[in-house]
Amino acid sequence: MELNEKQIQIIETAERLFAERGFDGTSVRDIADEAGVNVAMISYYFGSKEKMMEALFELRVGSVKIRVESLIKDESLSPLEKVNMLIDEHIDRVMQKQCFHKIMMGVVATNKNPAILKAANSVKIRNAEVVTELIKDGQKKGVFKKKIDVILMMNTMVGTVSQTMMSQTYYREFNKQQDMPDEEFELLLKRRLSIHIKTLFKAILTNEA
Amino acid sequence: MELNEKQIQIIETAERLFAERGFDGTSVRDIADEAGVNVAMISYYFGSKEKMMEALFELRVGSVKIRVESLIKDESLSPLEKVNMLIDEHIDRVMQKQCFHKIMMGVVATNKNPAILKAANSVKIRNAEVVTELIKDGQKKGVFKKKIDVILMMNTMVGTVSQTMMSQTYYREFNKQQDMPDEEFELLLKRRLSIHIKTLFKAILTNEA
Amino acid sequence: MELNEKQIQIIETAERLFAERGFDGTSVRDIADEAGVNVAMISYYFGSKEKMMEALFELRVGSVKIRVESLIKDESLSPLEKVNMLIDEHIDRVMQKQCFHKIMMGVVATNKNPAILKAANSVKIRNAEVVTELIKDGQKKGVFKKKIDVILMMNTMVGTVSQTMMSQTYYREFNKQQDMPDEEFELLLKRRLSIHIKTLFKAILTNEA
Amino acid sequence: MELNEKQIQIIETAERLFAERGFDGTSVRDIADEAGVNVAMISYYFGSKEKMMEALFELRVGSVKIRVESLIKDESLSPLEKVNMLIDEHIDRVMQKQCFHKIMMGVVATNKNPAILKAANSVKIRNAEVVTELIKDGQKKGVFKKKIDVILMMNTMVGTVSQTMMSQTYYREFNKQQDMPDEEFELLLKRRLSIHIKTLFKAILTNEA
DNA sequence: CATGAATGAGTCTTCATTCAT
DNA sequence: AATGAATGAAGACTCATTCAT
Repeated sequence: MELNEKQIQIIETAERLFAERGFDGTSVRDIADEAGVNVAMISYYFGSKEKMMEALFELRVGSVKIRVESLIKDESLSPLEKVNMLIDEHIDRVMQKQCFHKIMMGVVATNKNPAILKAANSVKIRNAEVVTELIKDGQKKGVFKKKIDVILMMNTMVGTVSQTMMSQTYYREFNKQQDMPDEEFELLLKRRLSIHIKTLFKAILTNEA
Repeated sequence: MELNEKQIQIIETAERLFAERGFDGTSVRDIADEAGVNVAMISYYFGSKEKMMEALFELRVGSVKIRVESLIKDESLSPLEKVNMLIDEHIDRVMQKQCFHKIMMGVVATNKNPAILKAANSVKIRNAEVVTELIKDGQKKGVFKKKIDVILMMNTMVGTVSQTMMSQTYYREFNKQQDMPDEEFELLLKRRLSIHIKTLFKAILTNEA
Repeated sequence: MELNEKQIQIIETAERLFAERGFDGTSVRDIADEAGVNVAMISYYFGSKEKMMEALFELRVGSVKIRVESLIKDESLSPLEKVNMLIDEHIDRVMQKQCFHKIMMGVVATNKNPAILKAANSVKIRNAEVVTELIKDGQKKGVFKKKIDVILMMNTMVGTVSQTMMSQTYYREFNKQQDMPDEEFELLLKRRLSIHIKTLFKAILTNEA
Repeated sequence: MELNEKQIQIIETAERLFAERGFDGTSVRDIADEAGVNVAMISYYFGSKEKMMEALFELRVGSVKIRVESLIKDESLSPLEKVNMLIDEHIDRVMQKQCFHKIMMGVVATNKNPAILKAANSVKIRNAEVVTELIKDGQKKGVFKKKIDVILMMNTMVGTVSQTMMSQTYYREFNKQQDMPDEEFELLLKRRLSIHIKTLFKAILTNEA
């Protein structure tokens, strides 16, 4: 689906509002008002509110698949390096599109939109398959342990990042870093998250201390 | 707040529906119909839909604080044992009240209800303080590492459990365990989660392999 | 209809609230709460909200008829003295039961309750008949003019008093008498109203300057 | 606020119904049905039922101020002529917009809508000020008495007209004029009211018989 | 192509009243 | 005799969507 400039503008406003108030908590009028367009435009451009949500999903998720797959295929990297890059990619993706990831948590929790649910699941399955292959490769090369629960490991990565993203204001308060500039704090947070998860994964994957 | 039998019945129906469809996605009529009561009863008993949500929150969260604090004070347990018990307690709590935890993810994501948000935050802060003390105790006794990011560690526990709970159907499919009885699968899942997170925490907290 | 103590208590609370918020703007729950009784009592004692209103009307109006008629029959008074006494009686009645008269203005404006409307009309007609007789008596005695529009005259009395009662706060402000004690101001107002209306009536009824 | 044709249509239906049944006694559905429009239109056009009432008030009162002030400034008229014109203007205004004036009596009685109450008060204050000036002018010119209670005088005018308007059916019955055509009766009533009030005012204002 | 006007269905809440106790 | 619990009906209002222009 090709999106023109105005459609992008609408969809990004919707993304922000959905993240702030939830899908059902946001009216198309809210979106139209904030985006500075006519109410009828949402139906006109996307068919319905639901369909707009699907368009948003497609826009944000579409690119992910390709990047992951190409990363995996890179022959110049060791299995552990690949895993670490996956972690950093995920952290970057979530932190860059925080609104979208907040929305997705809500969408996955409620079974409302089957189209999105199905698409989200297929992405997750594809990711799991790719990572499983990567793990198997590491095991064959003798750098990874034998028994590894890939799903739980992925859940730890995804869950930790989501949880941290959702409660970053609180993290900031707890660590007394309210005065730090936003960008600097985000960089710090991403670095710490990266080290944290890599440490966890190393403990799961390898026999090293 | 004392809740009578009918109020509990209504609140539990609401809990399930909120988990399935979200707060805004569930109408009071839906709840009343499923609970087999009159629509007006929600306002009659709780004052409003919002207030009912707060009553649900209070009902589910009220007991948590006390249990955590008493666990921590138990002198007969080592710091690591306490941490491990905390993990198991959390897993049990989430898996037993899956609906409620799904709802909470949605509530925390959207800033809708300030009363709940505030209460939820105070619970989180109290928990973090308690765990921090526990960690400090372990450090003083020389069994835990010096530098530990308590918040990230907690985020890993909470995030992993939530993520796993949310996607358990998918976990089942991936591991080809659809034929396993529900209860057996849940037990298996909890055991694996427990071992998984304890392993992670050991890697974070101690110097052992 | 005999009213017991509790019924009087309810009816007087209702009277105040109806005056403040209008009949439809006051809920039976409001009345019950303020009167400190159970909600069901209103239906229990009066049958319905509407019937309670009728009971209130009967309570307040019942006594009026007799007093007016006996006044008229008093042989020791001149026609003008009788008219003047009628004026003072009316002023006293309205100022003493301000709440009730506020309500009546609303009831008469809207055609809601036929029972009350009919009763109110019969009171008005009876009064007009009595006054007409009184006027005729004065005319026969040669102290009153020939052509007198009794209705318009009565409307002036009733209208002036109502209007003044309704806007007394404003009258007080305009005349800079906010510091005067309530009771003192009410006395002043009644005296001025009395003189004012008697002056008007004299101009209508007699040929004197 | 500019009102389009449909808004006027709705507002005039509402005016009639409010006069017949009171503000709280009239539902937006009643108004919509009688005006032949969709229920949602009331909120769509005016924001709320309350706001519609305010729009009605503004529509009816807006023009009054200017007319009164310009009348007062007319140098070619004597003070008494001005007072008499004020009386006729008031009678015409009330008799022409009977519904609106019925509503206003209810609104002023109950303290419900602060916006309208405030606006109504400011109109009344302005009118009193203008009339006061007019009276002072007459006193300076020696045609009016020294001691005049402007407020009570105005209350007599407003009260008499309102009272007569409200009970005109009864006036008709009493005078056996049911067979007279409506328009003829209204003219008669206005003429009589005019003479009646002018007589009263002359008695208050001047020393003539 | 884009939109202002309009709407039917749905929202939550409040209402006066009833009924079992 | 008196009431707490309960309810169907109605309340005002918001919603996503449609349609004529």
